[in-house]
Amino acid sequence: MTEQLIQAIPEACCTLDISGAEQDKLVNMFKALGNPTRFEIMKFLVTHPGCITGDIVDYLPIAQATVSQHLKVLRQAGWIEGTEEGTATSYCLQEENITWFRQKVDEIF
Amino acid sequence: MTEQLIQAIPEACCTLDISGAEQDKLVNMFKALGNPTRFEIMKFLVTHPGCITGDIVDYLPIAQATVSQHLKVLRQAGWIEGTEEGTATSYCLQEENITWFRQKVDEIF
DNA sequence: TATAATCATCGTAATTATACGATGAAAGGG
DNA sequence: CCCTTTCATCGTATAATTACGATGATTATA
Repeated sequence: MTEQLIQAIPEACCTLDISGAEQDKLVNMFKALGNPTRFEIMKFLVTHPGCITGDIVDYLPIAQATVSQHLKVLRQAGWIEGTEEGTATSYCLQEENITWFRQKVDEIF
Repeated sequence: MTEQLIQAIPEACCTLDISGAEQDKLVNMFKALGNPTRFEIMKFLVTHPGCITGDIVDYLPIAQATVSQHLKVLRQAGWIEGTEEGTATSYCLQEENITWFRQKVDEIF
């Protein structure tokens, strides 16, 4: 072995405008919707904007604690927003973040 | 308690054109990209189309077996496509599915 | 002020995802 | 025909997710 052909990683054909915290946020949004129950909750919120936790609990065949946990994940990912109204909490889509998500996906892929 | 107010789930404001197998596929695509390593692989494939498994292994600080496993998940979700070329496998984006993903997200949210 | 309604959080069991080394299959080179 | 390269798969240990009942905080109601 007198010579060695170092195979380098091929040149990039372009650059991408995403990294760091922004990328983490995007991955988190993907992850949050990558669960059948949470996707179902999002669908319900699209068609029933402003509904409360109890409505979703009635709709889905899972325990209240589980729904609450999923709502928290969706909230923290930025898909939805909760507003306390008395003892209830009303949920709706976080349109700004959703738009941001769509734009980023369009940009990257 | 002579009377009882049955609180029904509020009326839907619209309908959604997704369910069943199509919805499962969409959720699966979300799930596949909801992982930092797989997102990084996708970014690499965007900027290095047609590269082989080894290129990704060289690029990422994880074992070959792990990269291969992640590539399988991305393949099965429909994000990428692998082409065997001798002992190597060349990967590129599955543009049709990606377009489908974007359209569905646009439609629903 | 007691009671009910609503929902978030805690602790925990069961399931799933993630990472690794080891192994083997398939193609190509000497 | 052996040896290397390349990569997928297997088995497995660890970490994370998911679901649940129980509990308690907060607000409204009788």
